[in-house]
Amino acid sequence: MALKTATLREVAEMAGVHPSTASRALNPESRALVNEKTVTKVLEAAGRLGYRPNSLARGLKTNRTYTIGMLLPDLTNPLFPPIVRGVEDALGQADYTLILGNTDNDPDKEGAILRTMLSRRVDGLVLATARRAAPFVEQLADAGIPVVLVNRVSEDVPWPSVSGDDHAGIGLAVRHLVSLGHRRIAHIGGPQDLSTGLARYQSFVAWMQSEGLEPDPRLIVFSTSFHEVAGAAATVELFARDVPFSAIVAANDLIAIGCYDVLAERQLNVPKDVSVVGYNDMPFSDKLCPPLTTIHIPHYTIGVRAAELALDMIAKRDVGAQALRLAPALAIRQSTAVPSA
Amino acid sequence: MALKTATLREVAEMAGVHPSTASRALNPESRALVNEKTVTKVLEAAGRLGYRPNSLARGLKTNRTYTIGMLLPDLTNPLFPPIVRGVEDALGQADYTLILGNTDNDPDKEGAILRTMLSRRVDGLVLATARRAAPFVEQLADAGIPVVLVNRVSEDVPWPSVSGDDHAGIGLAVRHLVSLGHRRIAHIGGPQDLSTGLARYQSFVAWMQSEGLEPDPRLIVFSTSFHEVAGAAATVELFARDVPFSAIVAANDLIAIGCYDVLAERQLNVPKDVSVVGYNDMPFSDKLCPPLTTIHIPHYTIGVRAAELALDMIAKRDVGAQALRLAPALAIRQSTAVPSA
DNA sequence: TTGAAAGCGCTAACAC
DNA sequence: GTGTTAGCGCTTTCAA
Repeated sequence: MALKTATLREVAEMAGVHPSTASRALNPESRALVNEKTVTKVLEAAGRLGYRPNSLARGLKTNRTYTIGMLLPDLTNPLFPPIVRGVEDALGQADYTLILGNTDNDPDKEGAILRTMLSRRVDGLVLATARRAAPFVEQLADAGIPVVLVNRVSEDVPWPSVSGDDHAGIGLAVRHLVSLGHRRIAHIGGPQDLSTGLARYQSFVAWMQSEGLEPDPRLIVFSTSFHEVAGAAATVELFARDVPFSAIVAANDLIAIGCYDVLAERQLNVPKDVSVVGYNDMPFSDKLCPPLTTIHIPHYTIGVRAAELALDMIAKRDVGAQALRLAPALAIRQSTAVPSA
Repeated sequence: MALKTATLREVAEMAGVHPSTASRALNPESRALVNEKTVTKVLEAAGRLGYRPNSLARGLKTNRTYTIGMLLPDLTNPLFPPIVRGVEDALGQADYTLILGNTDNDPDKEGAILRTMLSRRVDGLVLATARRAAPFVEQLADAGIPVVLVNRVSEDVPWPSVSGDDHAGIGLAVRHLVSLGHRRIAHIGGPQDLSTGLARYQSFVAWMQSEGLEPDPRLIVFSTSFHEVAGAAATVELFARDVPFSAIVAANDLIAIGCYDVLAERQLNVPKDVSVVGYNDMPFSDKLCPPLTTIHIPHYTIGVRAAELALDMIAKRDVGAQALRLAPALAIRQSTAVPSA
């Protein structure tokens, strides 16, 4: 029952050296400065006492915590686990630890979480929260703390970002449908105050035009959130407009599932009556009924890159405000086909 | 560019009081000891300086970090996000922060993560990692740190645990199939060195017997992991045994998906030819083809309870080694039906 | 190659 | 009600 964990001083005492010598012996970087035999003695003493360095004390002294914080809307959204794992894995390599905060897109929570993270003196921050207007942003810039944006392109902030290339991705979706012969293509957009929602909508319009199809505003509906129920509601609204269409580009897979639900209710077959394209290729989208044609985004890699950028910034390697956009890929499955009419 | 964040001493200086007074004023518990006007002055100074208490310094002094660590196999497994959110939400209420570690069921990683967590002086630990033999367990007991087990029942350790009631859950599955008229029921078990795998297998045998059906060992196959591919491999093995069956109880939903895949390959219809029951009711299991009949487990609540227990232990409220088993529920969907033969 | 001394930012007796 | 003092456990000059 070693209720109290051994301290550096105790290790030093046991090894018969001064605490500062023990410190040097224990630390790989300074180990070279100390006599080999002394190192052995210290290491042995540490082992016998089950010594675990107190990282609080170290952090207090060195002003580095080897911790980075990550804000995201909701871990439960299947989009995020792979990103988080990417971040964690890359961070773990460098002996960094991650702390997570779920904001639910709530500015108050966002502020509160950020406060505790700053209190904990995180060495850097990964912001995967998608709200476009973030009031605390200035504070962060003031704090001079490295920040990397995920799934959101920096607007007027000086930070780098990592995301999928939404413009290219929507292009894949639109051109896939066009090549199948679709002309009247609807878009169920995401919330326009989220940067992904806005970007995908704008890209949809741009790609339709570049394909020579004037996008019909009546075939564009915005979902109030990136979830199934909101997606279903938006689909209902789309039908209420009573304008014919043969395909839907959904702003994400969850919204696409909402489409599925409404389509099924109306006895409409996917893809015979209506083709549906999702976005993200979230886990199990290939197991849906029918398997969803969607845009694959390399989420894990996004996480890895974000962590690497954060680490670079912490190490004072200049990374600038680059916007890293990783290439999406079209995953053709069974929710798209040539139009029937 | 306030690169350096304000310190307590600076706040005190600005407010014209001693640091310890400022400390008392800033801390809700000790605030009462301080003159109201002084409190105002201090709070104002803190506000103007953008003061953020350094939690490292505080932790070093108070020996509490308001951090708890959680070990899990893989965040990417859809089982875990709801549990983690439950833990985080409950912890957040109490101003605690969570740090996460993915072990991939690798003992080395497990050890490494645990080491950093102890170095960080977490106030408590939630172990959602399922390996039955955990060598470091003694160390933890030695460290005298509160530990709560999730999805794993304490064998010979003195810690409380929270999990779904596997025995009851498998009972739900078996009795559902029996009530539909199935007699020859197969089981694709999970790895037997994971406590959930073992418990579900044992429960399967017990329930079959209590239903008056002698379980046929040839209809019991063990998957090498809780994932789709391993589940598919086990299903192939099951068919290789060439013993007829009309239903499968899978040890989890992912394995059930593996069954789906193999069944589809063999042109077998679910549920017409074979009924399948999953376990966990993971997200989107209701969107599978066909929607999966499965056992619902209250994952989020499991997380919440685990966090509450950890908090109780930290607060020295005695919780003993209770095994909290939350009630599962049968989610009947379209993968089960009366046997055809 | 090792020791001495100082201090990171905070809290908690204790004294006034 | 407020100030004084000491110290949590560590790293890091500086000196020997």
